[in-house]
Amino acid sequence: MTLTPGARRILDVASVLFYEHGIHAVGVDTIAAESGVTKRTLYDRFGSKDALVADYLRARDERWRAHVVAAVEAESDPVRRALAPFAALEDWVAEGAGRGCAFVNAFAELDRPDHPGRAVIHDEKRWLRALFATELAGAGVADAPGLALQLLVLHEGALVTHAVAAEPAALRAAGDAARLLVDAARA
Amino acid sequence: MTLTPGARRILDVASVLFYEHGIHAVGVDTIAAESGVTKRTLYDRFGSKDALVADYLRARDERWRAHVVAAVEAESDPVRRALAPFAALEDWVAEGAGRGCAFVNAFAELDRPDHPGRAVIHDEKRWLRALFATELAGAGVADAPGLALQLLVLHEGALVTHAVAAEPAALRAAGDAARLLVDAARA
DNA sequence: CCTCCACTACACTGATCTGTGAAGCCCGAC
DNA sequence: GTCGGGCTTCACAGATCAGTGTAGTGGAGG
Repeated sequence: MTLTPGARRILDVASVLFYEHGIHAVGVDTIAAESGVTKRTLYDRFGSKDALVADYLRARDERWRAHVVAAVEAESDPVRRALAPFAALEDWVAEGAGRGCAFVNAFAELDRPDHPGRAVIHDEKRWLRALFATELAGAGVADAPGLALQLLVLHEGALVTHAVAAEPAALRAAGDAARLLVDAARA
Repeated sequence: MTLTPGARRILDVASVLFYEHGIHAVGVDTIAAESGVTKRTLYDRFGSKDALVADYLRARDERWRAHVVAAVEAESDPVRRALAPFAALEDWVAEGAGRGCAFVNAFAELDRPDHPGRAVIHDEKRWLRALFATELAGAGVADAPGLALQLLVLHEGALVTHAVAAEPAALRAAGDAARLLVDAARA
């Protein structure tokens, strides 16, 4: 899994360009040129654009999960742990996620269900829902899976609304709503 | 605003193809061929692909607003009116919106802020939030604009989660959460 | 009859797309 | 000193991209 220096640069450049401009809008020639690498190297390392796209999503997924897990682990109070992903979202956006959720955006562009990136997208959402469910169960919520789905909906909506509606207050609003739902479920 | 027969067909075909496969993935040649029209006609009627994309979004926006307004007007109870867009979402999805929110998807592909479609997308989200705010105020909610933003987040999240996470229960979960938030705000 | 217009036919531009083939260079490891 | 691998160079394939120019057809309305 260790990438060669060239492959590392390609993946880094591709990640920025895919996220910022969309997948179809960025050609492999651009990625290669911007990485200071020939197109030959790109294909020798990744095999195809589709595979590179999947690797882009995998790499972003890894970073995102680490970010969320760190935010959860930093809390000890069960309720605060369950709501930590909403706090994590605020840092994440502040660090440059102004174009919304990369996975939602990729889903919009990858219409073929068998595209290698689709599985990564699907897994990312399932993972977050499962994390919510685990933490909610730990917080003594009765229907943890059901509430987890509601928190996932709020979470997705927060990032999307923040970007698409250009509404910075969406993140805080989602976090507040999530807290109210959790409190109601524990009462 | 009345379209010629050819233009009508082009717009109908483009709407399906753009929504189902994405904007960049569908070429004008395909749209023209599928409409049983020459590319010349397409350009004579719409001027450019960007303009056609904007018209696609405008047309979908119109249908969507009419659908939501009908759902709201069908209710008399103030709370049910405010929550009507969530019910409307279920019909909408059942009628074939399996690829998520067309506006969110388009946002993912249109990276240029000056693209003519971007204004349509932005307006659609602002409109729905304003509708929520109006109905919530009518239902006697104190901070109607604030709660309207939360309902918008739930609404966006519902459609996205339904499609991206392949989770049909997301719609109902969002509606339930919305009702709980509204009830809490009226207590 | 004549004019307008929606539309066809079709050839073409120039750019860009993903992906490949063949040759060779440099450097570290064995 | 030889071998492998990370990488370059560059030419090229074949398709598809958005968009245009020119000429002509057929029908509806004045």
